[in-house]
Amino acid sequence: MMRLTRRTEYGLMALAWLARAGGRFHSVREITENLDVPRRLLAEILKDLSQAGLVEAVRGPGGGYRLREDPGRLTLGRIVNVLEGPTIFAECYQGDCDLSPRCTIKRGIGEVARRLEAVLEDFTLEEVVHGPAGAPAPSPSS
Amino acid sequence: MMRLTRRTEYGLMALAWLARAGGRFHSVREITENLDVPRRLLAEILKDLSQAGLVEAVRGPGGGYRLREDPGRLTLGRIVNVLEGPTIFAECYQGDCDLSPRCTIKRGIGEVARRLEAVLEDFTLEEVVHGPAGAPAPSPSS
DNA sequence: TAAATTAGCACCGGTTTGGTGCTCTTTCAA
DNA sequence: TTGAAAGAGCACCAAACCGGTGCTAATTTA
Ligand code: SF4
Ligand code: SF4
Repeated sequence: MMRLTRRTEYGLMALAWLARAGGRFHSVREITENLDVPRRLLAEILKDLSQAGLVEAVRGPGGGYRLREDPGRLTLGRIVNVLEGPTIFAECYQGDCDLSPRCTIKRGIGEVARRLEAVLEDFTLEEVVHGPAGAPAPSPSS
Repeated sequence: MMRLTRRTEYGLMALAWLARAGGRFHSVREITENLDVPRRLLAEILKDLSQAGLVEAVRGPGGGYRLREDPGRLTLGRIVNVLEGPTIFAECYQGDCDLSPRCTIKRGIGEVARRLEAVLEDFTLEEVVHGPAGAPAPSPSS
């Protein structure tokens, strides 16, 4: 209910870390050593982000992941969309709901969904990294 | 993930119906006959709404439920809060999360959560009933 | 070749969710 | 005072979802 899954939070942490680390490719091992999240799980998450084109992947020694876009251009909406699927607030807004014909709140709910989505689309990874009003974030210990 | 549960949607439909029906008390039977949602389940939901003080309940013949407040004063935020619990978007925002100390996105996420909550708090039951810009809602066939 | 790394996929245990059954209590009206 | 119409309470169930892991490829570099 209206709560991010762990997957998404781990993914966001990794993306935020990558945003600060920048530059070269960083392996899952390196990331998890800094973030202390379950390694195998984060690997799965980053794979998804890679398939969605949000990060770039390179295999083999020296390989790893790298942001494909500018953190200021990557919206929270897109990230959540990849990690949790497209349905926000109500099914009928994107896909289709079986009780859609009989549903009396559909219209109103659609409006709410749009507003919520707008909020998510308004935040960028950069803002998530830096926190509200440029609060100092701990520098990566790489 | 970011999607309302069925419970909440059923609850909203019932509340919306009650808002339009208004006046006297309406039994679960009467409501479900108009809305076509699982009877026993809606009973459970309305019980919760009653305990939370959003609706008024009277037992016995002629009894049922009735809105306790003006639909224009009842926010979507409060309803969702009752039906799905208080955690919006992230645990650390209200309760506490075990990885809160090590979490790097906490601050940014908190800001997002506030914005999302504000949207929910901005919509009232009345707006859900009437839809965007006063779209005509089908009148209850009572 | 050997090692480092991502990709793919199946699996598992625990929780949540949608939904139902059954009994008890309250209230009204005949 | 009795019976029926309601809600209240609570236990229960099956299916879906979620966090997390194991194992085996495929790819790349040295
Ligand atoms: S049609 Fe109604 S019940 Fe179905 S997803 Fe939309 S709002 Fe929810
Ligand atoms: S501390 Fe981090 S991981 Fe925990 S709920 Fe808050 S944002 Fe999510």
